[in-house]
Amino acid sequence: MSTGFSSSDDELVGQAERDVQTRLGGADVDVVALAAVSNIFRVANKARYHFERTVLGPIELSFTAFTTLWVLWIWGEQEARNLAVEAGITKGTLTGVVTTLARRGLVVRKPHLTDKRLVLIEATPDGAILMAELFPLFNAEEAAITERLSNAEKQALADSLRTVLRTIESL
Amino acid sequence: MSTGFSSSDDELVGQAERDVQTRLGGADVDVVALAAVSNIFRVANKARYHFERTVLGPIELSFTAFTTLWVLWIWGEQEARNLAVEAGITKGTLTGVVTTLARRGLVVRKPHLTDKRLVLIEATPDGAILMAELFPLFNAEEAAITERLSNAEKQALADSLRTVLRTIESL
DNA sequence: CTAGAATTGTTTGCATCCAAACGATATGCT
DNA sequence: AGCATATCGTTTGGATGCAAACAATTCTAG
Repeated sequence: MSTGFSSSDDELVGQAERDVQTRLGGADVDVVALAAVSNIFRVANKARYHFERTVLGPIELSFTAFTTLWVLWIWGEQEARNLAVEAGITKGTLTGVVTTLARRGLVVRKPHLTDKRLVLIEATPDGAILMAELFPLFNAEEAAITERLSNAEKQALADSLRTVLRTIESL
Repeated sequence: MSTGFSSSDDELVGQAERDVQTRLGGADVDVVALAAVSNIFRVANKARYHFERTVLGPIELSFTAFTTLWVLWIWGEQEARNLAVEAGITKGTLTGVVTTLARRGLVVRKPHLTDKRLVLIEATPDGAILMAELFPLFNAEEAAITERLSNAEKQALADSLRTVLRTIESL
């Protein structure tokens, strides 16, 4: 039986939060913030793993590679520096991801016309075709994991997360 | 100027979601689910990076190593298989993380008394002291990044995330 | 009892992931 | 013009991270 951290049972999670207070002497713990933030990480971990196994697994694409290709598919050709920011990874990591995607013929690197420091990255036709097939499956899975939330709850969830995002950026 | 995916500006994010519909022919996209789920990943990424730079960076502890040590600190000695589940990583990854933590004297491996297949992992006194110093800083940062949400909103955020967690587990 | 099946932690191979150093290029200040 | 500074993508080194193979141990069916 679980000790509670990984469980989604409310009572066990609540017990976990009380255990933290006990360990810290019962005071000075923002339990609500702890619950909100730790659940963000828990869900992100689990959802990422779920997507990699269900939708991305058969096509042998990592979550990060999918995100990178998705950005190129939606907004077209990007400078590497921008692409790294949009995909939420560092430029060093992007180099490896783009190399992996290029090896599979899903993206291509192109030189910038005027600034030789820059590298432009673009999805190939094959990359676009793959995304056109893959994204509906991905989105259907997004709908599936949120199906127990009402539309208003999903909206509120997205809004609260956007607020947290803004707060982190201002810190 | 950003194309919008990494931005927390509502209007740009909204534009991103409309671009997806355009790319897909304008139908069959669950935009609300897309917004909710993609924001979970965005916030988790950004928050993790934020914690690693502010709280965990000076002590040279990765987010995963911190989580692992935190579980041991709150609930005590754990079998490796449980610890991996609680920390949200595979057992193979745990082997490396425990080795790293053990090298720094924060945890120890102990044999199980009756089942020789099992390995017990326990935080050392040094590990416990470190967590007692570190967790308040960590929790303060959790409070900081959620400070613009009301208590009710934080509660609702945690509740919705728990619902998503349960849904994924039932899929 | 005992051979096959199941379980556990480790190892291996490969792909991220970040920080920092690096070479190439571009900019800015004088 | 010219030299310090800044910016960009890549490389390097170390730590995750997963899947799959593995050896050791335990369980189980007959």
